[in-house]
Amino acid sequence: MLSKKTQYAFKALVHLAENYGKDPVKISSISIQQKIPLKFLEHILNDLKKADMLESKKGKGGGYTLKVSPKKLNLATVIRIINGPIALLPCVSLNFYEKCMDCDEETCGMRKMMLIARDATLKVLERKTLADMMCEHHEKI
Amino acid sequence: MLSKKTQYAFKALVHLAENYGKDPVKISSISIQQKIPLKFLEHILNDLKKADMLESKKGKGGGYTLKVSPKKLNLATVIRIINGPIALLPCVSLNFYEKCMDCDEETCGMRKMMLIARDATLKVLERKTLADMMCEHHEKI
DNA sequence: ATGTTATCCTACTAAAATAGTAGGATATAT
DNA sequence: ATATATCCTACTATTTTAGTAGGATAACAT
Repeated sequence: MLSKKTQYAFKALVHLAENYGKDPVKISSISIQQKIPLKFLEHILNDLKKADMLESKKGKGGGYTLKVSPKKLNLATVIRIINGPIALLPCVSLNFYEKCMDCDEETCGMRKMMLIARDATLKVLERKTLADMMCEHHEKI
Repeated sequence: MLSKKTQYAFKALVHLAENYGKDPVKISSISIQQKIPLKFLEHILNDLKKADMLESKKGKGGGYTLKVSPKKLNLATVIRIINGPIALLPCVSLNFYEKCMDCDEETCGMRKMMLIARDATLKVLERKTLADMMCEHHEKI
């Protein structure tokens, strides 16, 4: 399951996606509109900024803006930054790989199955983007 | 990620699958051969028994046996018992559903994406079984 | 220059989940 | 009766999660 932090991150990102190309959005207004604890949101946006997804500006008229188009930001990237590994086992993780002590990775049946599961999940999460998460009334006729 | 407990559960189950149809297997011998802390393994096997996957027998000659064929035990079932929900959000979980406070489930884009991801993952985990996890040298020519 | 506004940074904390241990009760075979 | 093995309840240490608190820093306006 995704942590609450990750869910908040997605909400905030969708909010910023809806303001893509416009003026910066303040933490406080995201916090109020998306019902995310302000101080917690501060951390989240900072993490996303460090991961090069957001740009920020201090002082009056400042706030956060999405750095790339919502269509180019896939869900797997966000999850990895805020939530961590997507795979079900460390030994099948692409970005957070860790060897397991006992098993022979070539023959381990558990690993083999978890690899297939990972590929299936990733196929979705890497193809779908922030734009796919944006509500319908934004893609009006 | 799956908890260590879940990884232990899979190891133990594969071990029992290799002894399917034979005499009961003692906790202690699973513990030693699979390198799982004995007292922890006790809990795990008991959980699996309560979920009706295993049968147990006390006293000399006792131990655990797999109740159904390894081919009929799918991975999703095991994960749900020991690890919990497979879905990435409570609001898209089939077995551990919980409503989220804010969003309208009909239109929520985040939910929509997580539903697609869940289906992809589940397609694998519900089709693959313990038998698929068993090592190659057990399916000799 | 000096507020004002907003992000940035470090540290702290409470609660829950994870990964076990300990020790006795119970059932069964010999 | 005794040995063997599971069953059951309770406890504990560590890590992760979900935040809070408070000041430092940068940018803008007057």
